[in-house]
Amino acid sequence: MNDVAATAGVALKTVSRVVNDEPGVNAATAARVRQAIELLGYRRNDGARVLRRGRTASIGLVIEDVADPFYSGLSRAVEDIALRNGCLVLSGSSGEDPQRERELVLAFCARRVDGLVIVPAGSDHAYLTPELNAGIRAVFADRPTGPGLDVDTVLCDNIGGARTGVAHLIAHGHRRIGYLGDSAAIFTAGERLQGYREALEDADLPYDESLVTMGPPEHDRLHADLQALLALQDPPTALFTGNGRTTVATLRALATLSPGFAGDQIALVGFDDFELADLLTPAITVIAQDPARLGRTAAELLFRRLAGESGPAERVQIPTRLIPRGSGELPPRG
Amino acid sequence: MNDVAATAGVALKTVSRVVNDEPGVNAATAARVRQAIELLGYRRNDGARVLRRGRTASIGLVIEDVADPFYSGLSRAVEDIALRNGCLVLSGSSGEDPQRERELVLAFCARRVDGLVIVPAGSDHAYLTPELNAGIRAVFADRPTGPGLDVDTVLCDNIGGARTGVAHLIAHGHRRIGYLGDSAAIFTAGERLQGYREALEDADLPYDESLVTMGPPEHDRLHADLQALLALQDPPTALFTGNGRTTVATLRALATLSPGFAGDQIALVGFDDFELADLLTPAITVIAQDPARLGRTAAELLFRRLAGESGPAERVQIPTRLIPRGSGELPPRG
DNA sequence: GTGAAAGCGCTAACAG
DNA sequence: CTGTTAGCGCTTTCAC
Repeated sequence: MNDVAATAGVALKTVSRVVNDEPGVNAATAARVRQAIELLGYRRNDGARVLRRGRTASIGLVIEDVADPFYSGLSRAVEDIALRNGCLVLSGSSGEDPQRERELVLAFCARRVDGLVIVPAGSDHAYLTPELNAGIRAVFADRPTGPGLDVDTVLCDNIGGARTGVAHLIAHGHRRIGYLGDSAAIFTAGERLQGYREALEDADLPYDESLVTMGPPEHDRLHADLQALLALQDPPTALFTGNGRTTVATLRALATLSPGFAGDQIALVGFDDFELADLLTPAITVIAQDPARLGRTAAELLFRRLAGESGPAERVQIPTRLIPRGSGELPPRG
Repeated sequence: MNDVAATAGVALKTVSRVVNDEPGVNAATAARVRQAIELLGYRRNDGARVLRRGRTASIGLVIEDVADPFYSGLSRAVEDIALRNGCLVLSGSSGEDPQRERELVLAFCARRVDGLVIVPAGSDHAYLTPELNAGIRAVFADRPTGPGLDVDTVLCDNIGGARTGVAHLIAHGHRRIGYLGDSAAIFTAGERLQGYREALEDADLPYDESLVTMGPPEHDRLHADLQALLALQDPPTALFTGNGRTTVATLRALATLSPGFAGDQIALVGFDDFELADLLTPAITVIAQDPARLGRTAAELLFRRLAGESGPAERVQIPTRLIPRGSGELPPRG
């Protein structure tokens, strides 16, 4: 900027004014400055600008895994809102590792992001307290923080959604319904199990632990659990899967199990919609949430806070929607 | 940092030494400083650090759309490599808009990222020249830059992959093969069309323009084009689709066309693998590329450059792989 | 071992 | 309309 000023024969501050489109610069002077800028290939150093002004015009986004379609949809929405607010986004995947989540968040804070959108992997966020006190705003998305922290949170209706899905199966005559969920440590997995239990209760059906399995959404684990489930004396006639990854892994496991257990024999409702669910045979009935809306809502809430909105921490709930496609309407068999 | 120094009763520089784990600080002093840091909830301001040191330890990633599974896979790989190199990543989706690509790239440069991984939307990157001269390193991924710029580039084998896929259909007896590609302006779409043509040539089959349609991978467009294709006097018995989104949209369009044209009647090979391709009926034969490997390769190349590796711009090609699953092995019908 | 001074590139607050 | 001065929070250089 010094060089530009020298080249244009003006003071530093005038260059600053031109660069920032501040009013009060003679058109001729401005033109001369612009010429010098062009000539020297000058670009403002936003890092220095930030240092001086206080706000970095950037936010941090920590999710579980960008490669998961659910989170990539959420990411895109956050990005769009950020861009619309003139903000850049630093993003990182925690891979469900609380330690890595912490490192990412703290690294973002050290860069003095204005705010954070966090899909927490862990449940202890005490490490955030000093950052929040330092004025960094945070919004939790998809999962809440553990106790002790009072921050804005955007969740979907996990319990209600699961309850609706399981009730749908019950309405179609099923009495033995398996629940295949993600690892029990994950908030949403627990909530959805809760919804499953409530639906059973509503219908005066017993809760049978042997019909419930939780764990990472990996093929081998689901294959084994499914095999055990189907080998029960009184096997389930329907399945409820707890999230997109689990649904897909379950479908694949069903396909590799003996053909007699193929996907069109057992009813299935999955939590989360996913690409091509409608083109499978049978098409998969799902409880859809809207990851883009989740991301948008969280980001908008964050920017409202950054714009100065005060008040107690908000807790927003995004509704879910049952999409019947075939797999969830299959009658009990056996 | 001043406050910490005052609290600990030492000079500013000593705090700096402790914070950065520099040697030459008395253990007792260091402990006192750390206590003060704890007490005040102090965090180093990396922005200021960057300003002084020159390197920001961050890179920028510009892709077409994080919500597209292909790019989200690439993103995740870039993220992982960056994190391993102690770097944060600023990311943004261009949405296939050259203007937005430019804005994102320049915004990242203004933040003085050390390097960039770019999936270009446009073909004119003259705007990058000053940045490159200023020392920012860039690697192009998935698509090359236009002429005039000499930067590292990582591409997949578009021509070879398409050629293999179309040859596969020809080997299965098809003589009339439709090509459904993304918009002609997109580099990969053109390359893959080229591969399609070469495969026809290899087999001494004529190139028939009426079998080729290109445009955005949207349902309505593909529905219309497909309808026209199938209404031809001598309709194709097989289709080659130019990327993942197009394949999925084509499948959906086929499903909504009259049942007589259902997906199990016409052979299909798609460029790009996608989740659940193996569970459809028939399962979809694809030319798979490896988005994670593409991202990893690009990021590694970038970090090698940042580590000081010099030499002429590299051009790396990632191979593709034919995965026969059923849809590409259907015999001609009609 | 520790500290004082200078300055990274910019903008805020005034002065002319 | 334009310029001067101070300082954002840190690291670098050199002196103690």
